[in-house]
Amino acid sequence: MKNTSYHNFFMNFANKTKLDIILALKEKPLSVNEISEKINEEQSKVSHNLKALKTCHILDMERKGKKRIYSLNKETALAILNIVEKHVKKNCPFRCEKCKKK
Amino acid sequence: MKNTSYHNFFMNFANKTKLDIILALKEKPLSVNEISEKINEEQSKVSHNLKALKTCHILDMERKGKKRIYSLNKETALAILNIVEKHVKKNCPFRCEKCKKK
DNA sequence: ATAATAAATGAATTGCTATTCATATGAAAA
DNA sequence: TTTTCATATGAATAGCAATTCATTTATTAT
Repeated sequence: MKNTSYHNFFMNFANKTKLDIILALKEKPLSVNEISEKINEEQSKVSHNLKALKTCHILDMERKGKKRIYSLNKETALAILNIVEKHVKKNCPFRCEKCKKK
Repeated sequence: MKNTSYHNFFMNFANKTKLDIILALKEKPLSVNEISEKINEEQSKVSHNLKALKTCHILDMERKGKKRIYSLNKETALAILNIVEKHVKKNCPFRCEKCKKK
């Protein structure tokens, strides 16, 4: 897969920082600094991760003065998250250790 | 995310070998060697990847003689794949280079 | 024009995931 | 009960992705 859109697409959900960003934007669009504060991560780290998310169209961006406001592509993101939640509820009722480890 | 079920869950779709396995099992259940031949990957590599997929309940396994038959959890896997296809069609109509690279 | 604020970028490095290779286990056939 | 077939497993390494840190770019206010 390496070098395909599938790989990049799923990496956006597999990485903690990226998923934190996605969850942070569920409620409403935010600027980079607002995201940074909300998820408690350094600005440049957030920016790098935003870029990947935006490249895959998981996020949209809109300039507003010197700020850049990022918003979630809910159609895709919420659909994906819903499936996982459903999957976990059905298949991992006890949150087994195996799942948590490796 | 590291150390959570979300991380592991999505890594199963982000990795080429694992996704190849998933796609190989869309049609029908297969033994390890059958998968190995179908996707043209070494047996131990396949086994390692099967383990991760099974741990996350993306696959089920059933013993049959000395063989082990793996089958796809279609409810989850197909749902996920459908969303991605839809997403790509809608957002990446030209399969832009950005998406393919990094 | 300059300073201040907001965010992006590049390069180096860290850290983790995936693969590889050798070996072990387990079931069935001879 | 030994061999063979099918698969799993462990440990070392290879190969990436993510983070960090310093710097740059862009916008607005003074």
